[in-house]
Amino acid sequence: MGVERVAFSMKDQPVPTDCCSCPIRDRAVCALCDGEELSKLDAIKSYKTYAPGQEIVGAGEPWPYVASVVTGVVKLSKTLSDGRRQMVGLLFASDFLGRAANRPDTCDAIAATETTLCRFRREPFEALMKKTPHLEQRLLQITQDELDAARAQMLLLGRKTAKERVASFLLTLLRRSAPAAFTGQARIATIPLSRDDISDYLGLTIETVSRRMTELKKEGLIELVDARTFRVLDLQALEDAAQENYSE
Amino acid sequence: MGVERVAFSMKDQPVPTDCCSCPIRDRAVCALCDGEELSKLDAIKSYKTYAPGQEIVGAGEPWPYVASVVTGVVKLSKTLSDGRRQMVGLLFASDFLGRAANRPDTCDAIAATETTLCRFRREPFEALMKKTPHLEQRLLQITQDELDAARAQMLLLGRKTAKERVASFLLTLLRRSAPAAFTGQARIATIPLSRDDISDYLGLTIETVSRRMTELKKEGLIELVDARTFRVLDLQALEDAAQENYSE
DNA sequence: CTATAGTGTTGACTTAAGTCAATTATGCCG
DNA sequence: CGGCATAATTGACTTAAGTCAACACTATAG
Repeated sequence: MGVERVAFSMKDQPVPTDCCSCPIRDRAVCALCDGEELSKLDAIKSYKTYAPGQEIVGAGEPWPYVASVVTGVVKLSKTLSDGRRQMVGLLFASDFLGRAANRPDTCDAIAATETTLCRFRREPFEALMKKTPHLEQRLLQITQDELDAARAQMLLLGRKTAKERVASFLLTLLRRSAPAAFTGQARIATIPLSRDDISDYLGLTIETVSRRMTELKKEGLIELVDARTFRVLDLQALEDAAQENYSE
Repeated sequence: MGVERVAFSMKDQPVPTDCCSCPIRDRAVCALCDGEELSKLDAIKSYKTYAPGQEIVGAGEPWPYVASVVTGVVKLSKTLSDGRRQMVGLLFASDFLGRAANRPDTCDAIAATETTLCRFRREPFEALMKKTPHLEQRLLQITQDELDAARAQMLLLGRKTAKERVASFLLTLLRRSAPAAFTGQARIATIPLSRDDISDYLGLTIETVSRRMTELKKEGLIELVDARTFRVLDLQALEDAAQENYSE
């Protein structure tokens, strides 16, 4: 019931967030901006909240914005003409959505959970970027981080087994959606995606995701509190299962 | 013999290229720079040529440079602890190598063919970037293009069949290493990678690459002049086979 | 307290790609 | 020119993941 109430209020109010109290102020595209720069951004921004499953922008469609994810999770996916889908990005709070250049993005962006974006109108944003090195510097960092993540995912998609992919995915969630839990004792996180979405993300089928998840559970590496919540029982073993020991 | 002579001279001379006659002047990281900016870059640059198979920088190693590829092809790959390898990037002339931020790259970079880099010392390059918006703007564009390419490759690795991957790869070569051939009648290109490298790139095995290549040949879509050279006989059919009809 | 629809899990079987092994080019160097 | 090493192809068989189908949760509505 508490959850319902929060969801309700987020959906109906236009999110009265100002930059000072913004939860992503220190990591978003505006992270390096000073007060003056921030007020220029403020003039071209608007918040918008999307329901789970709601399309933010379709592949190839023009979109007159770029945006930061304030809360929620956004899926970026590509689709082949016969319907095969592959998620090519998963955006969490502070991640950036939309190309600065006017080239249309060939992915569609869909809200996975209820999501609030801080949108900037594209044209003035691009103009502002030319005059504001802080903005461009930060966007470059963010884009390079995205590229690193994309390359890690290429290794996963090209070479990891189904079990390794599922284990890697759970570790990603722990790191990205519950950073505190990763080092702390809790090691519990919610899964913001359906099994269908997870299979799109991992290049697998629903059935295989389900089977390998059950396997990790039976082996005692994780516990499934419910279908959308997991707890890590043996972090070291999960990292081993994911082939994410960077200890060569 | 002509080829040998050229290779010889490239290997032994320090490549007396100046920016004015540089073949990648209009597309590399320096593309937007004016004469003054170019001369500042000139002060911190050096050319270096690598032999095929030579390591440029290993995963995790520090490298005091960033660089543009002037000629040749560079492989970026990741390796799991048990030896499984996945190529996560293939750099052609004008592509950029190295992160501007000091974060160590977790890929190794290896010259696929004889390759000449235009290297900039990292520290002064970064300092220069802060004072030269042109440089940062262009690097952002390049990084975004890399990200687009990485995402297209994620679709390939996650969802395409072996045959589709091979067809896509040949089309990529046609576009990137012989742009003229793509629109013109020639439609012939050399494959700058061994079968082993191709399988690393496509997330397949050598044997599967070989079999699907033979299949495309038997179906009359391509002709293999030799193992490293192919000609496209039916471009439309090859694009269909690659699932690269963007004609929704 | 059932129905019902959606989501997730499990089982039986198929298949595309991987593995292992043999064979055939392709160079390369004396 | 011929033998040797490497690279590429082809063949026979195995396996991990996909497919199709049944079943089991969960949650909301009547």
